[in-house]
Amino acid sequence: MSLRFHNTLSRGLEEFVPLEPGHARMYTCGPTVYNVAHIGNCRAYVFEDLLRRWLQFKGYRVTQVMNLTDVDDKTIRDSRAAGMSLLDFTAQFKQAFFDDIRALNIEAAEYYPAATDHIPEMIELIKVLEEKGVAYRAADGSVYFSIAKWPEYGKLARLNREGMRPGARVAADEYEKENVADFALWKAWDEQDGDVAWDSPWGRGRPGWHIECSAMSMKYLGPSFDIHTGGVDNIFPHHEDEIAQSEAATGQPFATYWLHCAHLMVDGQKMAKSRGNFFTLRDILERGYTGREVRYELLATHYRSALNFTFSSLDAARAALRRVDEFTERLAGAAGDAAAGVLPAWAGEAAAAFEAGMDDDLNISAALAALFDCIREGNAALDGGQLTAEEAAAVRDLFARWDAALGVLTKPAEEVPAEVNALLERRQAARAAKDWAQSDALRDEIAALGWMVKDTAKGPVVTRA
RNA sequence: GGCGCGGUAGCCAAGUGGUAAGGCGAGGGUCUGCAAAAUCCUUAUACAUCGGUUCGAAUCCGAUCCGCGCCUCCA
Repeated sequence: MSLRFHNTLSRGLEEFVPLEPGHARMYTCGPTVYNVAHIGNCRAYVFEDLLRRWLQFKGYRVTQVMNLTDVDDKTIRDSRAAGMSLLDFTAQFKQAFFDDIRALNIEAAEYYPAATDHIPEMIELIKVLEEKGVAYRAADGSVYFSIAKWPEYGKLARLNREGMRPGARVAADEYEKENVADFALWKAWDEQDGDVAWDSPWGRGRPGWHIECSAMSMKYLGPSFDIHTGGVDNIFPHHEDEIAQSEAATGQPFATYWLHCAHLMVDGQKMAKSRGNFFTLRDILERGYTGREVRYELLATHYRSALNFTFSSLDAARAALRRVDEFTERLAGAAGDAAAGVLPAWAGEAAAAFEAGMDDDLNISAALAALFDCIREGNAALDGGQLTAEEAAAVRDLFARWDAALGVLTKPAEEVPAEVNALLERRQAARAAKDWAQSDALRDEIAALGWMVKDTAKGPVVTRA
């Protein structure tokens, strides 16, 4: 079956056909580096990573661009409050962002352009828009995009202007705009900007929020590319504005497919910095959960469904991963050094179901169902001694292929402290002597160090509790 | 007010016309010196409500109730 995605432009499923055969080009809206990302932000990055990995699974070469927004109202406001330069202030959160995506096993994109490194490109783009007559300069020196000159405005968000409530959110300093929905391409310097300003044909100032994504996507992906993603809250105004200014400037279609992921919720409400109801990845890690467990939790719900975050669901994620780990370890033991043979029928069926599920707009639930079916069948076969080493190796390789797409099946290696190993050896000696009291006491000591002993046919194994 | 999404067993969650995947939890068996872990099996008459279309509806249509999101900070 063909690969299909839900396109926000059409609100329906469409077969994925890249502009350039065999090559998928995608632009994924990245973080505004004024703070540490919360796990709602992380959900978007995990979704984009799954998309990227699935495209690769399907054989596409992927070129992904993720921008770093390091100049906007909030970065300026907070850097000044911190008494730091914009560059120094945002650098620490860029670092935090890369730490987070590493903890979540997110593959690196090909490009991570920062807005402040692309001011000339943005200025050039705004000049083009001005020449084409869709931008105008306001009295204060700011430059705005005129939606009145762009009839297609609203095609992504499908907003009708009559129903729009012009309201409190229209800032007082934007009264120069011809239309309330016009958006800034270039913002003239004002006092609150401090020393953050660049020279431009329109005087000192800084770029508007949306222009960076247009300028940087064009630079790294060309005027037209395949996939643009972000959270649903970016549909309007951010992505709508990107389309308007990009297509007005180039006269060519911008992105073919628009994929948006739904929000992460807490207690039934959207997780957002402005609401103060957020957890950062660090918060979760400090509670003893691993990045892998968080990744599973964020991954296991379809990207277009709201995901209500709870710690009990993280516990469920941990239990599910334990089942995966137990199986892959059994499998490795059964496979030994054997070369991969033919997949057993049940594994072949699971492989087909997994791929069909993922091809259907990344239906992760169907894919995971196939995976767990495979685990159940595989365990039963292992219990019955019905799995040859060659078959076990083939199933092991299947899991490796799946994990290239999921990035969550491989258990990170655990370093067992020498102290624990020493206790384990003494316990084995006690067990050999059938000194159960001593054996149990040693098990308690190991448990006190945070490790769990499991006696298997091949000897004891310890895992972190 | 405009636009849109969703309500499936104890919890999470697939499934867009033919009588309901999967995960967690729970119960039982196996394994074990005992455990733990694991594994196998079982589990529950689960499709918000009311109408309609149809031989047949979780699935299509209408209405209602409830929850959530967007409407220029937002992933």
